[in-house]
Amino acid sequence: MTLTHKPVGPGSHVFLVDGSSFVFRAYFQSIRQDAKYNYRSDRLPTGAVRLFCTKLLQFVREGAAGRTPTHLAIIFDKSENSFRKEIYPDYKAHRSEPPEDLIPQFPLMRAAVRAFGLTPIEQDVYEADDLIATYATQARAKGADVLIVSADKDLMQLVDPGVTMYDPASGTAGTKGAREERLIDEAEVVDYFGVTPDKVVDVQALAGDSTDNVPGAKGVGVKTAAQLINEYGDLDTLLEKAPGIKQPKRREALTDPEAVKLIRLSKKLVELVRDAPVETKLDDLGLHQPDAKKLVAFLQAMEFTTITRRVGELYGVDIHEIEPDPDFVGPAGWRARNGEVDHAAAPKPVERKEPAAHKLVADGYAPSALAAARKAEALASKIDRSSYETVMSIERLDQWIADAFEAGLVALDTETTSLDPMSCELVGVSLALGPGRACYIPLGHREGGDGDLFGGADLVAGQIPLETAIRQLKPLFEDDAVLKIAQNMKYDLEVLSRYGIAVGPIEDTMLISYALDTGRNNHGLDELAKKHLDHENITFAQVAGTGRNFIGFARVALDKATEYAAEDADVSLRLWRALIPRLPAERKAAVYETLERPMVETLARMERRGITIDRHMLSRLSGEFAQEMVRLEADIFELAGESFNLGSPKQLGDILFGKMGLPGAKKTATGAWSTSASVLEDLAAEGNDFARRILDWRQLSKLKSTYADALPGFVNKETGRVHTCYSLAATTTGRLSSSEPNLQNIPVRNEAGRKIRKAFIASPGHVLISADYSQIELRLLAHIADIPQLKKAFADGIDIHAMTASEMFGVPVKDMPPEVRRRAKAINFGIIYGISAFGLANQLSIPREEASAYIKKYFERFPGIKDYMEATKKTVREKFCVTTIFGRSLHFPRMSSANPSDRAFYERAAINAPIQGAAADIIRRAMVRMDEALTDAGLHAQMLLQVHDELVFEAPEAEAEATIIVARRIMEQAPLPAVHMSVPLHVDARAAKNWDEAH
DNA sequence: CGTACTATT
DNA sequence: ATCCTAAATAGTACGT
Repeated sequence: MTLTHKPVGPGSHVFLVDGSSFVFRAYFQSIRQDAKYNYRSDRLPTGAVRLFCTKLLQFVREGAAGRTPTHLAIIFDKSENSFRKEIYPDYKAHRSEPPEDLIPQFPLMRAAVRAFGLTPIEQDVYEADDLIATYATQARAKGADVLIVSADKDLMQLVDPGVTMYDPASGTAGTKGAREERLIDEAEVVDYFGVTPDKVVDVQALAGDSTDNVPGAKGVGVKTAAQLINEYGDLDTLLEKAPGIKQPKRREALTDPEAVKLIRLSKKLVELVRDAPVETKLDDLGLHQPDAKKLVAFLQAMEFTTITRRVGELYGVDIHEIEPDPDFVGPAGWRARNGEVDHAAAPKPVERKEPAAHKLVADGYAPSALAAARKAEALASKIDRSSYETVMSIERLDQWIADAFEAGLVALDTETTSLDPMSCELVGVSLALGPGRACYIPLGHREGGDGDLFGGADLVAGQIPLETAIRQLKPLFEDDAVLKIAQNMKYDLEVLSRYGIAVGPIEDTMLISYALDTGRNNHGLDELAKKHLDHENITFAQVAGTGRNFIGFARVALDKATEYAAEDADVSLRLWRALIPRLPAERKAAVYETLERPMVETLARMERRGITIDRHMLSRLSGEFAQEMVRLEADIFELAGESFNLGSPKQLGDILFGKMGLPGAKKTATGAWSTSASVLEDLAAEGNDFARRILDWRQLSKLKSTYADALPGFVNKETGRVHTCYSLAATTTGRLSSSEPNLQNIPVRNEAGRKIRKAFIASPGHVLISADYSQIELRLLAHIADIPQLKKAFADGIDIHAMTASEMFGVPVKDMPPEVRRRAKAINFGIIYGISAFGLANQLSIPREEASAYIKKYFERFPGIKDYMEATKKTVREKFCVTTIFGRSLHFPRMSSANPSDRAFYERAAINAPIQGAAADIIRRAMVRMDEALTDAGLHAQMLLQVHDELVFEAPEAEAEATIIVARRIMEQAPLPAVHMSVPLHVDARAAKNWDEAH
């Protein structure tokens, strides 16, 4: 046993690592990765051990949270015979068995700890948490700093000014709700438990803990418990004074002798032992250099490659000279050491054929090896902004262009006067030909100051004339033999096309990232640079200012502008090099090349075309809405007996539930009265006119401000049309999003709203054509989950909701009451969203029990749906990822959350994602093919808008019918040849003078 | 700048 | 036992 005696004292950093929580985390992370990394050649599962070792090495070498340890203990739970089981046999009774593949890895983890020259700490009777508590207490007494590495909230009771918890990152940072690594100090504890660390056990005693099966008090959760403890000071006082509590249920829960016994027992269960008789002395946890040869021998035996190499480098030993540790080689070896588990049953590593490599991947490399090599390369090279050139002469420009032709690829970035590609002016262009080899060509920079009153400021002297630069760059940017790389190429494409350059062929790093990492992180350049290159970009705000200090890019000094602009091109190029090998390695090359990259040109064309709106009609509507609002407002103030700001939910809530004392009050997340439509609808349904009028006013207010008044502001001065901006990489499912303005939420559901839609019109001599997929998500569900009745109904063209109702309620489709069909329709939609009885009950305004019965019935009639849902949940739990039938992967890193309701949320999202995502894939396929199909048919129609399952075209009146035929064919055949659906797709299409009538 | 609300699929 | 409760977005107004 290797122990180093190093007295703990002031200045010592004691790391106490909760080994069990690490082991599980390592395991769940490992199963997200390709199976081939998770088994040794003899099928011994080692994936979790590998990640465990990686993390351990990191702790030993670099520490965590900015500290390096002087003392380090990896502490495990030994077995089942905790003293807590003695005093409460049901303690942790609900714990399920660890995953089969993890079991043989437990002893290997301990072996790994020893290989690192440390002693795995574990003891009978006491759990890891007790040992951590004991060491932490001892270390504090000696004046040392303690860092507890764990995600377990039970340890929060130990936090004090010298004891910090550190929760290492789980999941990928960046996306909504992802758990990032974090330090937990007293403030964090107060945040979580609502009380200071010394009161945490009292709160836990009351709230109980479902995962450990600690009973707590009935009807009391963390929130209530914290409130009680804060009110009464501590648990004893609370229980003493409980008979005086007003709420009967709560009083009962805190006074009943049996209940009180359980609460006191709960406290014993959650309170950690701080004076356990530890077998290893604190002073003996001192950290020292491991025996590198022994460590390497162990890692060799595990057949790890990367970490073995790294250890060899770090400790300066030649790994090739070291034989694998015979104790751990082969089944005989590890079985003899570790007993009994039979690993013959372990699944075989998946053997897949490598797909044809991406055309840009050099021959002779296994793509995954190249991906790893590129990643290492990306992380190794530092970015040096001082090497960037500011191109001020035509000679230098021509040299860069010649070099770009030579290189065969160039990353580019355009700098402009605004973010709107349809109205901005070009300020400069940057190019990158290799890592660190980048330049900036300023073209439209202007002198500081405000310029004279009648025109802009003068151009900065010495810049190449814009027309000259465009003329020189055009052949390069249009040359088929030179690949053009950019981050968000759609923007550059649109800007440059306004200057007469049709850029191509293209690559887009934002979209490569989206194809690889949807849901794992966002895809902005700065975030990708940080993630993949470990590099902090200069931000736009840093060079151009913000708020009233904003000067616009044209006024940025040339040296600053060069650093910023050339860096963007340089970073984009480096990202491309780092990410491109991952496409074939992770089987996403086809997704990128068929569903992402071609959309850039397609959408750029649509955005440039724009759509005409009738501003006069909107202006008239605005007036009408205003008049009606004034009338409603007068009624509302009279009923309220006072005037107030109707647009303020706060003031409205006070009137409704404070002053008027109306029933049915609900609270929002922040504890304010909710005045949401569902609350007001409930009131209105009971005949409350006040609520009805507020709802009417709200609707008009929304239509007026968001649409009637705002849309005309988006009309482009030059084109006279509205040009939305589509984002290809914004959603977690593959859908597009639309902004400035959002043309994907133009009203359609009621009469007043449809008037807005009527203002979207065709230009003279043309019509608008709207073509939308009918029930595409239900059709996809029928196909994916393989539901015979649904498939047959779609094949026969039967009303799907009526069919569902008929199956469920035994009512014939003919003469079905509308209400019955409506319920079936709600259920069908609910299914797609990951139904709950609560949600369905809400939707249909029926009791939850009834909703529950419907769902049960539905699953009985369509058992395949239940199977699909369960299978999807299983997949996302194991892989943190689901995949559409077109191969698009959607990631849910936060499925690792410790919060069960969070996980339930992500499970529902995961049920919906392959359906919504496949629908998004299908319409993308149609869009990519559409322009060429229309041209081939000799038609002049143009695609203008996409609204998830709908495409809007503008076509010459005479070509309306022919256009509809082509559009329908392309849309209905879109899945082919990649996917042969077992359900037909159906597209409805219509032509009219405005969008409302075409829809 | 965060919260509440509402428009669409 | 408790929490939350049907998926995905973008825009506006209020109020700190």
